[in-house]
Amino acid sequence: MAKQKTLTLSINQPLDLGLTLNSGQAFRWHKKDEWFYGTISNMLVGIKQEDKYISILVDEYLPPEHQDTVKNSVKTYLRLDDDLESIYKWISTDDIIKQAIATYRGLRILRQEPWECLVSFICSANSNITRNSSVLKSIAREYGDPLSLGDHIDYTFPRPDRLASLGEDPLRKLGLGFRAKYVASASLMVTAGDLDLSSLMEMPYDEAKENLIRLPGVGEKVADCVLLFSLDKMEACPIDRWVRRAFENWYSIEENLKYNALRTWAFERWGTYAGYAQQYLFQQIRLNSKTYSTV
DNA sequence: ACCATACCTCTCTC
DNA sequence: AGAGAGAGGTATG
Repeated sequence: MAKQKTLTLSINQPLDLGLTLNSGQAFRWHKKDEWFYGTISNMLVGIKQEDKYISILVDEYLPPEHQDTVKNSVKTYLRLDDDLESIYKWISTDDIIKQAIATYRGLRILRQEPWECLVSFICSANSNITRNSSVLKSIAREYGDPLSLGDHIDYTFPRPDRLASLGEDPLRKLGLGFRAKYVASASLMVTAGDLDLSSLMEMPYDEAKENLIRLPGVGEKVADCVLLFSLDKMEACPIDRWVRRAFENWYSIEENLKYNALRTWAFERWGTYAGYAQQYLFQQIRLNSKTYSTV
């Protein structure tokens, strides 16, 4: 078993690592003995939150000159460049959201790798977090490249051309159901260059979204997830059943409004940080209803 | 342009 | 225990 060493990354930002990695943004993190294991920039790392810093577990033989690269990758992934206190002030428009912020302080939006993020949310359609998590782990286990860290094994997420070469059936066997054909076909389009994911980061929100929606299995909601969780579009505000319910129950928003009416409402209220507001409300209403059902 | 319905099948619940 | 409902939506008619 290969040895490991620990890097230290100091933080001066609110952070609740466990909450952030389990908030339904990313689906492949695995917790073991206080460490969260997963891949960042195609590298397997362990991450653990200490008091004022983050410990990062890496291979013992990681060259010293790469240590800063790893730290920066983690920093980028956790969006430690976001000034959360300012964002809190910005979105604290009412008592509802103030309470959500107080309860889930340190919940951050992630900056994920766009391709995996895209597939993750195509697969999330009419599914649930538990199931989606198992589907994405299966895709990586079957078709990604193995990585090891100590006695830990994980996998890179397969690139578009790899998934494109599979076709629909192998994906169905992994439990994707009707989403298999969307992933297969989106993979083909990305491989063919019909959509250049890396170019979306520089486009304005609307333009990037139009481009994403051209892919099969990508509608308004999935596009907004990809824009928010991987493409730096913090005004993207994915509205799923939960967030819709939160708007209706807590903000007296009329029922059955169309997606874009809700999104416009959210943007008028929270502006360029609507995505952050959405994440806190999502967390609040999802965990609230969980407690109700178990009582 | 809108609106209802089907879609795979896994998970959780009663 | 085993069936039944519901699941972070999208495509289609």
